[in-house]
Amino acid sequence: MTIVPTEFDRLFGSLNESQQKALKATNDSVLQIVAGPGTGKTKLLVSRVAYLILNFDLLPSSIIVTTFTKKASIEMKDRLNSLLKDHENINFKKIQIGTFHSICFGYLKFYGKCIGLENFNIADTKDQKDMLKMVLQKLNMENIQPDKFGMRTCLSYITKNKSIGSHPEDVVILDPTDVKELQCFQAYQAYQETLAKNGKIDFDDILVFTYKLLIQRPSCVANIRHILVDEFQDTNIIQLKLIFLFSQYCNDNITIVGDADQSIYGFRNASYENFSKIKTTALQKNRNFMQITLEQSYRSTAAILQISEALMRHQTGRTDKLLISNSDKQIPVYYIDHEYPEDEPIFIASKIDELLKDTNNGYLLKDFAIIARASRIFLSLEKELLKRGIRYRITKGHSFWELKEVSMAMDCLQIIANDDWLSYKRVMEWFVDGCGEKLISKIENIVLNNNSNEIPYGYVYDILTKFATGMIPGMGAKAKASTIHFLTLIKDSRELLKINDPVDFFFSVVIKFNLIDFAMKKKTSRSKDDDEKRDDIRNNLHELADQFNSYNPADDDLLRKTQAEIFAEQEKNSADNTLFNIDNNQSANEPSIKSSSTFEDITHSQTSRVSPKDLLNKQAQKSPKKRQRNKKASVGEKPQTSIIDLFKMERKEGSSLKIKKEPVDDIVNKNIEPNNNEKEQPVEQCTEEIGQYTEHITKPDIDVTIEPTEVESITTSTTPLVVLPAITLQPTNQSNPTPLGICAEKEKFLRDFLQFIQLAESIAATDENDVNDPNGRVTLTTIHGSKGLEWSVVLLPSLINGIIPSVYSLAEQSIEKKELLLDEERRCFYVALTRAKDLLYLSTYHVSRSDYSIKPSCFLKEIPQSCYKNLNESTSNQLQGYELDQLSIPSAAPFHAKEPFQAPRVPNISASSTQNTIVKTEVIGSSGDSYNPVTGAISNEPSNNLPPKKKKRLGMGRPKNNSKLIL
DNA sequence: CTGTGAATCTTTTTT
DNA sequence: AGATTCACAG
Repeated sequence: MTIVPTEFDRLFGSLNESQQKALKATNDSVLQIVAGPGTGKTKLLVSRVAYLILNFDLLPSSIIVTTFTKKASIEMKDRLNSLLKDHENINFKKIQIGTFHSICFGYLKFYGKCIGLENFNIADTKDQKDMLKMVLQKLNMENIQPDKFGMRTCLSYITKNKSIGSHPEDVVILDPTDVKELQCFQAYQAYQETLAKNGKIDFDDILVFTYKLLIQRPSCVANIRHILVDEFQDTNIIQLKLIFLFSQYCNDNITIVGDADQSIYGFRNASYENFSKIKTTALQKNRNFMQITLEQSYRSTAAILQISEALMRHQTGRTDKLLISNSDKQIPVYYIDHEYPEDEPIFIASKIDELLKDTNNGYLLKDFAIIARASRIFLSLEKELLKRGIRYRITKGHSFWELKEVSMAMDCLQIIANDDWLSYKRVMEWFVDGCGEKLISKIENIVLNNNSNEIPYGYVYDILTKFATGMIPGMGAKAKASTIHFLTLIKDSRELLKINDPVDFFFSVVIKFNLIDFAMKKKTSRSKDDDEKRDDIRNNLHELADQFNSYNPADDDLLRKTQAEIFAEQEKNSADNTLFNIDNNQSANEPSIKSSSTFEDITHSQTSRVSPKDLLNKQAQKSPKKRQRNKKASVGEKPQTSIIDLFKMERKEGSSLKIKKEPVDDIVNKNIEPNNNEKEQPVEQCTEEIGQYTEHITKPDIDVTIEPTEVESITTSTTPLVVLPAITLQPTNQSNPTPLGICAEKEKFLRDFLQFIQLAESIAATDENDVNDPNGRVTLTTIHGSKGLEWSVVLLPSLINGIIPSVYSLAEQSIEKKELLLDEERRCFYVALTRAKDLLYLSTYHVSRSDYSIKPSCFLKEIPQSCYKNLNESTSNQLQGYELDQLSIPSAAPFHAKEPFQAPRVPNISASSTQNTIVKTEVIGSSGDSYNPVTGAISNEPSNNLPPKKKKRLGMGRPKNNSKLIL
């Protein structure tokens, strides 16, 4: 079918020449569209999808579109909807549109069993940190301590490997002499095992496992005819691999859209080199490769395009780019340098006021954006905006889900729904009286050494019951009583879940677990009084209840539903029976092998390869016993056991329950009085019992035994955690993956909700304010948060060294690395500049002190003065930037400086701060705080005994209390 | 061992 | 605003 010309014109007529060229490119090609800021890439992408369907007769279900954020995917769906609304025969809802992560997650949910992944949950950042910390404590390595620094290096090592698709068994050690790297690797192994134990995969794993799935069972994507990728410059290597894997059945029909200049996610291992890699790969595979550049900008004025291009000319190895503005507005870009940091918010706020009053241009609040490199800049701006009553919103304030009371409640739900050990750990710490660090690790030792691949549902509850009843010794009387209470609540809640509706259930959990009081204890902030804190907590819990209540699997999870339908349909017709029948000798006739091997060449081409296993063994030789353990754990040639291997083994063994369950289940049910259990057992008996018990559960009829003593001494430095051979705790019952059995409907609702939340970004940045604010609000956002958006007026505050470019890039020792980092900072700057349609204000300040000085960003020096109008001109000073090499680089941690920095001209705040009104406060540094604008460090001077300040958190659309119960 | 409160430190960017 | 650390009490 071809589209009739009139219809073509109606749908696509408004596209310009190069857009049409891209639109009409053959389906059978790798098409790369280079789309600078404001060149209408979303429009083109949406059109291209429609064109593929209409012109090449592609089924909607055969198309995948990946976007960078969930928000972008919603927008794309909307636009497709309105573009195709007259084509009722086309069910565009069948198109898989979503972020890489959410699309891949859908594949894993449905096809996960093909690689042995079943009933997995996503580990959030809290889970990740907890696990990594535990792992590092156990490994007790010299170079990687379980502190923040060690965690950070380790986590970035892990993410880095996962971003190229390397699980521990695939890792290539780059520098065998680098002890730190080796230790990171060990931690990675142990971390990955812990994840598997807890039945979790982390965010990065979603991609890695999908990668493995698509290699092992390529027929999953047999129906795919085209994949389109938005924001290609922010994809990483595993995503590039996935792009080719998704399109392996259709000769790599790929459309990618992006702009290397806007690649600002390098810290997340995004690689804009993917632009050249995709080209090389396409050519290697003898595919059609086409590149089209869009040059017409529909967003910014010529001045804005000019200044941003001038900046980017300083980028290393970049080809010049010319964007043509279609705006006829002759407005310059403005630059102003302030004498003091506190002048800046005043300038910005009054500029906004001024522009609002000028009715000629008709700007509304929503046309303004203040875009900063780091979110901490907003602190001072917020104060000034509040003072003047300028309504604003912060697009990504501290995530709702990270609030204490919210995460505490979520943990409770995780326990109730999934018996999740990581959540137990966190909740017991605050809920169970007499339960601290030591007791938890005692329990964890038993929980994790259950000799199974995974902690089965109900197992933790069981173990706790045994502890609480003294069947497993080691728990003090107070803790026992409290644990019993705790377990009873869980049990009751699980009952309630079955019969109550979601909100009732939720509030009963809040009440049962006394969440509000416990959350109160956790709020250490001095800036609010108790009533206020309690209000906040209540409001946030109500908000959570609303989220819970309004969660509608069918609507919210449209993608998931769509995918399930597509996949089910496909499997019905498929000749590939491997879904339930896993064969390790995977059929070699699939195209995957070729494509993936092509890729290996690209991804790790350099460096000598040393197998980490060899290195480990070399180390382990020092200790024969450890080595033996290591050896026993590995199977034949397979190196370390991965989650996949574990699952495979589980399947092969297919054995049944190996643990004799004690009939203690009922003990708690009978509601034992806590007092009955207070008799402590003599110490000797205890240790003996630990031995017996451990032996009891760890010594079923398999050939590896772990003596209790060994269990406790896993802390040796060179060995990875004990790799246990696989046995199955529960007979795998394919037809009923929900271990909860009867009445699973409501439990499923809760589980789905929890999973949905983990994939959802921060609470949808509530655009619902439209009703209250017909003019909208001023937007405060980070550069990263501003991606893909545009505003008429953009103000860029604090363009100073240490903020942009950030201290982290300036402090980098290695020259090459530093250059890379600075390039990325420059791209950040570029993204910020190109968000503006009409008016763009650049603002800096400078501070000179003996120990450090703050100067305008070195990037400003790169821009010719002719590119902007300097509002300081009258003050004669040449204030536009400094040579990079002249910089005094602020030390990474100037807050260690003996004398805290006193912002000049600090006015003493009047002692009349009252509780209920928003007081006229001076900006930063008021109330005697000393503030370092680069690091954001603030130190509170004891100052005059002011009453605690009230700070209303506006901006984030917080809850309306729809919920029924009043707490 | 655990619980508590005070003091101190942190804060680039996020799917 | 929360996490972490320390000292001290039970």
